Amino acid sequence: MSIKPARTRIAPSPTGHMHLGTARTALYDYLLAKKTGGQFILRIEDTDLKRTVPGAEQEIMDGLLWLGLEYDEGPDLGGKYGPYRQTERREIYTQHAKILIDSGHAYPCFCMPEKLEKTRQAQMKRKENPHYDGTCRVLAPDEAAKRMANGEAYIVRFKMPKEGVTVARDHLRGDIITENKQLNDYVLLKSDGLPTYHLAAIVDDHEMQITHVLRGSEWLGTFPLHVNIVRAFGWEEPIWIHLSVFLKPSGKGKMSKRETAAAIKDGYSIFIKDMQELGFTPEGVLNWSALMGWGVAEDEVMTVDQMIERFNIDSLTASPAAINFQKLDHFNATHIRLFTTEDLAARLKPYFTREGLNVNDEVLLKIIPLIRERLVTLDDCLAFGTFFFREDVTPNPEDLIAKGLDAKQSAQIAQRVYQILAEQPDISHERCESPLRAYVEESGFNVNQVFGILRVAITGQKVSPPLFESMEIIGREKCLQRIKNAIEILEKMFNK
RNA sequence: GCCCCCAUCGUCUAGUGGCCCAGGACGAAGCCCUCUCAAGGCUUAAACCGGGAUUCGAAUUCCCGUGGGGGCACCA
Repeated sequence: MSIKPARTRIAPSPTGHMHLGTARTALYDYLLAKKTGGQFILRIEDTDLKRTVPGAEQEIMDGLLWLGLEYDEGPDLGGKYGPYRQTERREIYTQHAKILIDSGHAYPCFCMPEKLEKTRQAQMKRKENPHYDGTCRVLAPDEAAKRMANGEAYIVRFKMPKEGVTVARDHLRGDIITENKQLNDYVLLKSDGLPTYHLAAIVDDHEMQITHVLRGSEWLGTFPLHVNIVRAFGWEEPIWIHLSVFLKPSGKGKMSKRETAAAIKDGYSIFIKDMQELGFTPEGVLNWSALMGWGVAEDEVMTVDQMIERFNIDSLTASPAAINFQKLDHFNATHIRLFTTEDLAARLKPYFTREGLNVNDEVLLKIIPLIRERLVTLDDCLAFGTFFFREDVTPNPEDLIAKGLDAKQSAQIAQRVYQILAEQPDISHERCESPLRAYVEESGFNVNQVFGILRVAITGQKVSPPLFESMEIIGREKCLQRIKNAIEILEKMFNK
């Protein structure tokens, strides 16, 4: 890889929620920039006024911030090559369109959209490829100039070479050769005066001195066009890297609205904002998405710093990758286990607070080692930790009855356990375990029965962190109270 | 319909002509550990899309099929 500092950019359109694909491209951009000591830039491609949605730009910036992919230049930060919002760069594009017209690489087109639509229909009917018929391409320059001067509405089209081939080099696929006759006279400047992607992206990437263009493979179709535009300007080309798309989990096609909705029902999403809310961590999401399209031989679990260390554009892959949410779970859980206790506590606290619980920081710190390896997503802490912060618990009466026993026997066990624990000077793990195990021995019941009743009594649930450690944290008073409560519940069951 | 891209276990991938009867990870199965659930340890099953060609030798190069994906807008 080149050791020259790379300038990379993520250039999303603010047309909807920020999704996984944007995040991964941004990650690679970021890794490449950091690896080479270069810069990573955010540019907002908002030239389609009709599709721009309010708030989308903010969501992108928030998403990048949450992921920790800090950009060096952007609409909110400014920078040497600004502005970084395309609607604010209008003049730059009109100037460049003019340069292309003057050099004979582009021309004004006065054709009306309705007329264009008609020819397109006719072409399709004749089973031809839909393409611009070239009416205005052959207009004499002075006539075109006259009509422009008369104030006639026009757009600007790129004058594609009709003959020969275009050789465009993608870093992952090598030379892509396209016959020029397959290419259209694409629109560069729209009637609202704003550029299309084709002009805007090419001009900006050059003006902003982008060295590596990482983008989705959906741009492969117009890639030859872009290369032709760069060459028409006489500019040096960046290194082009077209990243494969993400396929839905079945591997058949891109994520559609339907799959997206289905995923959310299962607690997954391809939208960054959702993932954050679903309890996924930036570390997990980044590690997971990094490895869809980037192959490392071993040691797949990486922090961002380790990724920077190991990143290499040569080891990116060109084939589409099916999304695998189980693997997201794995990476998320693994990174959670890597967090320091303090860090995890800080991330977990909001989940408890949101439930209206009064979180004692000391207790929170103590329960972390107990619940850490049980969390897949951060919000799982609720399932494992809520009972630590409640005054009392309300077990399901059925759950208090141990397997193979009835309510009366279970109550007897609870009684005895209460006595044993009440005799202890404190309720520490060391103190309580052996007398209880001794009771299990002599009583003839099994551990699961006895500890099961105790677990439900103390935690209110059948699945919980380790019992004795939990009791110690909850404290003697509360534990005894909860057992007493359980006994009452059981007694009510066989007395009625 | 036309154009382009891609093709290794179910999935993500390692592999750049011999180190590969193909390695890792997720998931699955089994065993161990165990107070539940996890985590952890060990083990197992699981792939080079098909056919030609080049070569002493091909998962790796080339061609043809097939399959999959993407694109054919005054959207990005």
